[in-house]
Amino acid sequence: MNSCAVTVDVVVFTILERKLHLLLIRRLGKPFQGRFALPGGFVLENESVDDAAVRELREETGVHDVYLEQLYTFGEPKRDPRGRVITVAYYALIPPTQDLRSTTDASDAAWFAADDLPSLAFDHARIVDTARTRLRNKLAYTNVGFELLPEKFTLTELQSIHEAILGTPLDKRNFRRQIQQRAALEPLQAWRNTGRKPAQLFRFKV
Amino acid sequence: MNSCAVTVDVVVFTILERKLHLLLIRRLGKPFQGRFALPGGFVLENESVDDAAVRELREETGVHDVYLEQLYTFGEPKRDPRGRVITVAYYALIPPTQDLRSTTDASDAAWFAADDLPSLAFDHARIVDTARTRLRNKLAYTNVGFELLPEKFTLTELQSIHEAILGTPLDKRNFRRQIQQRAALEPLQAWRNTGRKPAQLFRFKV
DNA sequence: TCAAAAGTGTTGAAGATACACCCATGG
DNA sequence: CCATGGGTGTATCTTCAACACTTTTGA
Repeated sequence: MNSCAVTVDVVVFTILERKLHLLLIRRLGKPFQGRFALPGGFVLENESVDDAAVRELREETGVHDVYLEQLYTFGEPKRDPRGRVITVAYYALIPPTQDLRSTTDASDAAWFAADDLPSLAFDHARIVDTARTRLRNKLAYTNVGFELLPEKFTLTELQSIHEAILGTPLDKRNFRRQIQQRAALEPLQAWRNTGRKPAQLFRFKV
Repeated sequence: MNSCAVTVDVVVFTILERKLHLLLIRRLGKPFQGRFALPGGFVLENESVDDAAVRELREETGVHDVYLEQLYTFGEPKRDPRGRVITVAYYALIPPTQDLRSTTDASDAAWFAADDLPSLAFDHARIVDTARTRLRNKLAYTNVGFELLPEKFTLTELQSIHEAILGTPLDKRNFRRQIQQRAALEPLQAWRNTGRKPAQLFRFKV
């Protein structure tokens, strides 16, 4: 029976300073030693591929309990110089609150602005491109943007997430009308005051 | 280095008698001996996963040079009773002209109406569901329907493909207006006469 | 009182939907 | 001449896009 190594790699998105960021780790071992790469690792014998993605994410970065979706499987024979490795790529969306953690097999887990990435190991640049495209498309017909926000948020924060992902400015009034039509937002009797006029907080209704 | 068997499976769609059909093969060996399954097989050492899908499709069914797109990767540990097998699923769209072929490791390749499938081996029923959903969604924003037609076709044929995939009847005038807006159809000076009033043939403009 | 972000409606254009009759052909 | 599928236009509704001013607060 023919056999290959199978890995998972996860593109972890968040929003920092109103810009789309993603999580990279610096490789300690060869190949691509010292280069940045997506968190990921080998699928174990008795776990599903989905479970492997959850586990690797937690082990390498400390991120857990987040939105995680399978992206695409990359299976070019030469994509890993060590030999035949097929990777199942995922992407995750996390609110800007979770703490990162470094472990022995992956140090320097850090956020990078999606528009200003360093050179990546393996074919990870291509995986990131695929993930960004998927995220952009998904935003148009789902409420996936909420996964990038804390439980309570202002409409301006929500809008700036959409703008960060789409890369274009949106009209404030049109955005508010549309998002409230499709997303069932619950206005809270709470306001965030960040210096200027306080902004009302909302919650995503279940 | 950890290691799993990796297969590809392909959901091959076509339209027969104005209904969505897909291609199944009867399994000769164990497990699920005698049951129907999707065409597929193991990924070889020196081919990409995409190439494996193309090769298996050709080997098992004779189908070649068709629209083929990666669908999803299924990696539950127990999905194959023989052991750990991860499968990368694809779907293909073929015009109703290609001849089928049977080989030694897969006999009885045959078309089944998508709404009237036999019980399938492994988790292939789930893969088929995933493929049908993807195809339905994709129809809304791409011209993927053309892949199911021969080079020259009538607008009624094109409409009936959309109806077969979506499962709902469409308005003839609205359909024609919309499809000609987004698809760049070239009307040909040729008509198909199937008994009644001849219908004009069209071609998908490159 | 000024700077900064919050909040709020209307209008026009484009796209989607609903709907019915005449035409050309083969039998 | 009749049965069958081919072919065509309009009116309405819904959705999307463009656009500017007032309000509240902290400094």
